[in-house]
Amino acid sequence: MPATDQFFQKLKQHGYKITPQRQAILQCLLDHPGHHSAEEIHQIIKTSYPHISLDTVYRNLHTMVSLGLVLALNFADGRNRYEIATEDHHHHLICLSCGQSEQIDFCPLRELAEEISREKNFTISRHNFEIYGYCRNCQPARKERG
Amino acid sequence: MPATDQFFQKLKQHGYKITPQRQAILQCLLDHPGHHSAEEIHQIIKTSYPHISLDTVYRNLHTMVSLGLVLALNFADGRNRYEIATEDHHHHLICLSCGQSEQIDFCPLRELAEEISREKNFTISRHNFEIYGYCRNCQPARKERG
DNA sequence: ATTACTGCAAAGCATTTGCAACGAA
DNA sequence: TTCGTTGCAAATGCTTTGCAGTAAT
Repeated sequence: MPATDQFFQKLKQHGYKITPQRQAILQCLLDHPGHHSAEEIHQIIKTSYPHISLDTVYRNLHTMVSLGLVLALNFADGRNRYEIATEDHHHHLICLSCGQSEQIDFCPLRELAEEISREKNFTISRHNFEIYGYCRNCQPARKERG
Repeated sequence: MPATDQFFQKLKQHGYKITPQRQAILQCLLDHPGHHSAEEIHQIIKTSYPHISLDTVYRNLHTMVSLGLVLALNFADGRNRYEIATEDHHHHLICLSCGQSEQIDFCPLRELAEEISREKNFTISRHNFEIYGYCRNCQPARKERG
């Protein structure tokens, strides 16, 4: 069975229809691991499905986030990134120069979640953790002393 | 000497002038600990300084962030929050219901920074870490089984 | 046949920018 | 006097929304 089936199941369960646009969006996220902006996803899909509108991409990403099929990441540049919600949870190093990002498997909540629930009586829904800087290919010029 | 002096020093060092608007913004951030949106800061300042424009607030927050005097936090609701850069570093629990936030002293970089620099050859500039959920006063209704 | 979904265009919101007048140095 | 700064208004960029036609069930 295609990898998209489990996602379609969930959509159907909640009364959503399986449209070609939704199929294209899911397929795009599965084919392109990592996080992408709505605009990027739109551009990718348009190569194989020229008719899709950016509005529809936004609308469906929002729907899929609400169903937990997709994760929305708030990066510092003012636009959200989206990635397929798979079982492996991770965070990102984001290069301020070239924009490339790299995954890190470490998650601060692994050691923190239980304590927060207990001590602060806070029910955690989600979190974000991103590290910005310069990657190995974009090392900034060394600062002068002074 | 006023608490704002060290900040004015830094502005002067970089060729910036000390304007009443800048004074008001710094004073506001010092008087109101925690993170606030540009709009909130503008509203607060207007009570004592009615003439300041929102543009100026944005422009100066940006300047102060670039000098390291102020921290910019990217929250999930699409607007940035700003707080005075003091020596005590912390992160936030943010309630999705009432919007209140609470500080946590834990910082994941304390244990991670050295490893990332070494293993990934990545120069860290900044990071963000926020936890969203429901605070003790806004606990969500318990989910039904199913 | 329903009811949800799409594309279009327009609106919304946070933030940025061009410009001429202004004010700190 | 000089050059950075301000306020205004307009523009920008990302995202959302109303609507009428369209398509999945």
